[in-house]
Amino acid sequence: MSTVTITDVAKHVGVSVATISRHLSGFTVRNEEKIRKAIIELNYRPSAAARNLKSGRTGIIAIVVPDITNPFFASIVEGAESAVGEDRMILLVNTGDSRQREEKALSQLFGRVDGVIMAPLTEDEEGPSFFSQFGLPIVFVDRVTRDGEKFSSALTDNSKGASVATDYLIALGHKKIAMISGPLTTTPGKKRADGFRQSLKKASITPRYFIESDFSEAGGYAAMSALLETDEAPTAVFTANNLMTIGALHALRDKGVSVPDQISIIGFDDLDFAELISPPLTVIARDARLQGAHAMELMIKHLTTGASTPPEHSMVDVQLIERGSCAPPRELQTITFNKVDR
Amino acid sequence: MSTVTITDVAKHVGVSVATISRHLSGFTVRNEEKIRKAIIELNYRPSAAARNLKSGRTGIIAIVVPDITNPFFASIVEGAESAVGEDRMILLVNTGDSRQREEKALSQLFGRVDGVIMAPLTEDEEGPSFFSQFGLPIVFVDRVTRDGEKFSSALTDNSKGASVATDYLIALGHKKIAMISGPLTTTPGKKRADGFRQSLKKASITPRYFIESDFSEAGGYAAMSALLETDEAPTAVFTANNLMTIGALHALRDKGVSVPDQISIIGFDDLDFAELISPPLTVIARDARLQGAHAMELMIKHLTTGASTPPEHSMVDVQLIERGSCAPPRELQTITFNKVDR
DNA sequence: AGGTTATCTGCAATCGTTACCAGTAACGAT
DNA sequence: ATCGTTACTGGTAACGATTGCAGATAACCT
Repeated sequence: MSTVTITDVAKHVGVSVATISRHLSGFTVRNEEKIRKAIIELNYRPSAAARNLKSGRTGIIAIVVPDITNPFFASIVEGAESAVGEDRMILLVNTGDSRQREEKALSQLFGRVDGVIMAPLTEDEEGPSFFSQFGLPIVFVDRVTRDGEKFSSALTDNSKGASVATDYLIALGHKKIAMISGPLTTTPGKKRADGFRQSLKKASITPRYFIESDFSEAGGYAAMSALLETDEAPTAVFTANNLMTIGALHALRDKGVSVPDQISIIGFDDLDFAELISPPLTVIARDARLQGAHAMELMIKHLTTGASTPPEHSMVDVQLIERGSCAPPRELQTITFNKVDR
Repeated sequence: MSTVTITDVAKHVGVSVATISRHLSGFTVRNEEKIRKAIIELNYRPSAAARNLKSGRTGIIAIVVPDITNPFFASIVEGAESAVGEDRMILLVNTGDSRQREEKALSQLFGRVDGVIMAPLTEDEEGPSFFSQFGLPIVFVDRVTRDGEKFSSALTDNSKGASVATDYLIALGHKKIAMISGPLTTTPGKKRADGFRQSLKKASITPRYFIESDFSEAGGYAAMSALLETDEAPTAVFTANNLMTIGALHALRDKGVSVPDQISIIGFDDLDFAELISPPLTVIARDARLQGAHAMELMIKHLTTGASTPPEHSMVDVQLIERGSCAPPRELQTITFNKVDR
């Protein structure tokens, strides 16, 4: 069995356990060479558990996301992972959009990790601040809670992104512009809706088509279907995230609506196959990997400088990527859609 | 501070710490009600570290994947997560296709987790068996190492999937069939190549177009580009995984090759936007979520029944999903592709 | 009532580290 | 020779839980 402890190493070398411990933590000791040899020879591995118990540190940072199969969150995780460094690891928690699981996770995480990077389900929860009462650092990524200012965060310029998208549609000449929005209880949901509304207002267009959906593919499908059923369907639509964009595209396809001839569509967040669909999809993109990396950097900074430092907020920029899914409207004729069952 | 320990609870109730501990581990004790109340009142949370140290268990299962941004692995993780149960958590390690990181991860994982579910980078590594020498259970998912039989595994019927794909192309009348393969050092890479070759052999077609690539989008792009450069280009191509399929489609698009008129394409693993690209992509699909769940179930079984039980192997089935990217070949005229720089 | 289980209890040792404390040796400065 | 400084060292008490042991109590049977 591999129960070789620090004591065994100490005995083998002929020094005290304290010396071995010191060597392990990077101090210079007298018999460096002999110790190093003994460790390899005995195949000694320090017990993480004992270390944690004594030092209070675990070397693990949790990252809590709603849905890991969403490529956006996968990229966030990858970015965080890339910035985690040599002697720390990532503990992933996938809450599956369930508030209950999120809360359970938070309580289970307690004591197992040095900090939590999280994308909270909604803004109106007090889990995180409750959590941080016990001295556990929190960094928000992509989303914050109501008291988000108190914690560091790595966000993106959501309202700007939404404005850019909307302005773009307006510039093309669209007036009947719809938004398939995410839940207004989430940061990106709210901010993107804000940006959309602001742009419309600036252009003196009264918002007529606004559907609050749920950031899911099914939600996007349903919303787009509903939009197509309206008497006077919109000529352009802005979908607030990648999954809903996919859903909306499915709906358009099923109803036989051609893009961008009959309807223009622009999505928030790029998709790695955006060029492959026809027409290639125009989107608002941002660097999710970078965002994840920022979150991790903020966490590590917090961890190393101590809890006293004030929270910091990073913001990654958004970018319009013009491809082919948007065009000027064809208001000339009234368009009727042929309705097809899915 | 939240340093309320088991001793505090014991004092508060007026019993010994042993009693509290037993209550916590599910035994029936006399003052159940009072203890429960005290725990809530004091907001006591058992120290994971102390527990680990004493019991040797951590309640954490690691899952090691090469690339979390690959939707397939994301689904694996999601499936595993869904089967993990109440009192265990998942520790995700993303090795980023680096052998070095994989090895480091394995050594860091030691002592921090109760078991490791992993998709090894290549078949010829001894990391896992070395790892399991120390009594840490390993379950393979999607891929195995050379000595894979010794461990439980949750795989898919790779060679069958490849055969089904190839047979399908053959049945459509194709003779010049290419495969863009994954690395033959990986389980899915090898098995899928095997299936492909077997089907060709059965149909007495000598394999002419076979490119070993790397399961990445860039690799798929390069491979498809190379294929299109050959004097007598294939009329159909089977891409061995989702990412390479995307890459190949990009290449086809860039060269202006029309699918399936000029070339048919079938991929291994479905993509959630497969219906959206034109033509909709025909694929070999499998339930990755289920596969991940199986892996977790095998791990939990191993953990609860003890190390004595023999390894088990689960296999999820594959399924051909016909959409529109395959058609009979147009051998009549010689096709020349117009070459376009990307 | 007496004996036999069955169930619960507290004591205390233990898990493998870390960090505090005091001690020692070496060395140059006074 | 004495002193202060520097640079290590070993002993040992924690950290906060779990668990084997033996004793106590209650429950059950004859």
